[in-house]
Amino acid sequence: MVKNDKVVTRRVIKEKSSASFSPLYKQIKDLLLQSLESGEFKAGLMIPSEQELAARFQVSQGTVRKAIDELSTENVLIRRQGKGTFVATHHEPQVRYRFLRLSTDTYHADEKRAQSIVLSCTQQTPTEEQRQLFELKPEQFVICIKRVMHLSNQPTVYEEIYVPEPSFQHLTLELLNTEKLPLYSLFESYFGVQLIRCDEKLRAVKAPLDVARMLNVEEGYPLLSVNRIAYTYGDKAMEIRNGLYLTEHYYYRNSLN
Amino acid sequence: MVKNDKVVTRRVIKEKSSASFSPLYKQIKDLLLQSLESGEFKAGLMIPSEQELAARFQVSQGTVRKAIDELSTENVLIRRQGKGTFVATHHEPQVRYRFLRLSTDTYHADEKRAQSIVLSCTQQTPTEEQRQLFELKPEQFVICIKRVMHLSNQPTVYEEIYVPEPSFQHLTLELLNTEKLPLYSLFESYFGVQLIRCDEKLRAVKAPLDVARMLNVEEGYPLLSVNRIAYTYGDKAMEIRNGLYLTEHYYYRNSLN
DNA sequence: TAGTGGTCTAGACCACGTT
DNA sequence: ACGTGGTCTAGACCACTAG
Repeated sequence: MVKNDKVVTRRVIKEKSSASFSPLYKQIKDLLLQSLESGEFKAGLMIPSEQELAARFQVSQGTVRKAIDELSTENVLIRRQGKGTFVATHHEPQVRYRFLRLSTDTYHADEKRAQSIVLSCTQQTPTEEQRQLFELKPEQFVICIKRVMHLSNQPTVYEEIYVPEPSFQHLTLELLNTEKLPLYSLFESYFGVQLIRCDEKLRAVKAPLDVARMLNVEEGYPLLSVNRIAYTYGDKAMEIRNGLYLTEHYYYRNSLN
Repeated sequence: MVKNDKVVTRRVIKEKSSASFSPLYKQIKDLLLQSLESGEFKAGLMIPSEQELAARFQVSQGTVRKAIDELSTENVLIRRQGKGTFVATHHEPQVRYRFLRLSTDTYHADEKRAQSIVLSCTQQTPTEEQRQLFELKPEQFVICIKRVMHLSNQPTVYEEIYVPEPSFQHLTLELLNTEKLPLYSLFESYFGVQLIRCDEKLRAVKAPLDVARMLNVEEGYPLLSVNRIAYTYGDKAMEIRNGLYLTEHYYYRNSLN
């Protein structure tokens, strides 16, 4: 079985009654996140067993367990009874398109029905907002991808995607056209960037003329505007995505509690 | 301290290795949900302590704890260290409007800035979809509420709300106009109906003429259509709400992971 | 059969809020 | 000082997967 198992000894602070007290399992969680961030634990592979981690960190299995529990509910790690605990990856069919919430009443916009056409991939000077979010230095750039996504052979989504150039060197139109992977899978494989969480802002807007033409609707037709900021480990923003969704046959589904 | 503390002894099945095995803590969770559904545990009040429940159900505190953990992450119960565990209520400011996801970049659409004007409250024959969702008998009705909600003194949301009449007898326009409570607080106080979860379907649509006038926009202006089904304990649908949001100054925010 | 995560226990002690 | 939830431990056993 392929797995992550480099042995590193770390020290855990067991002090109590300090000023700002952090429970042990939170410290373990942070250590695990560091291992993910540093690349010690690689996407798709198994991390050391709970017993092993308990021994490494000198805590009980229950404490490791609670740390993994949280990372598991955050979809950062995936537990598989009888097999082990694995680093979540965008390659698996179940999590592909997990951030695309377009559905019909009968099916989800999944891999089989989704097909994307990249229109352009250019290097640009970032806006002030982009520079701050990506923590870019004055002379650094962003890469902008424009594309149209077809669902059930209907043009349904137009997107403008921005990523920080320093983390995505050699991201080109050729690569995007060669690798017919979902974008987040490609980010993972080629750039080692794992997007694990995102915030979205939704509005209803009038279709601008150029987008209207691409989606086969008249100018001014209502589209769902989805502005997304996607984050990797450590709450670092790694992608800004402005999408316009045609919601005639699909809707954006959401569950609240 | 006011609390829920009627003593009821229940028997817990501790069998293992059965056909479809359900862990003890899941059984405890179901028992707690039954107590909530039956009204034994009342909204806003404290439930028995973990120790008490452990004794009642003849299991360890850890097992009760895990059951409460799940109900707590589902926002059904709320833990307060040093005080106790409480039944979530829509009366508290923190959870008021917790299902209304309209924000600006600076603030959330909270109580202080929200004001709703009820236009009508009528009894209607349900549609086939409504009849099925609410499990209504042929001769039973739904109540339909139409209202406009103002945010920051601007008409922003138009809603048509449907609830099953048998569970909401004597819900009248007078009551809605008298009690200036958020709707879900009113449902809780007057009808003992706790809405704890909902599913939403979002689309961008053209404003119909009548709604356009109410929201001070021209006919056909893009609005965010939000179709919600809200559920109480036991996944029973208790409300259908079709909203049209003007997203000029506010947006619908969402977090995915 | 061995190894993994999943459940359950009993007990100790800590942090927090109230009395 | 007391009662609540919160953390941590050590150990036992169960359920699932794979060789």
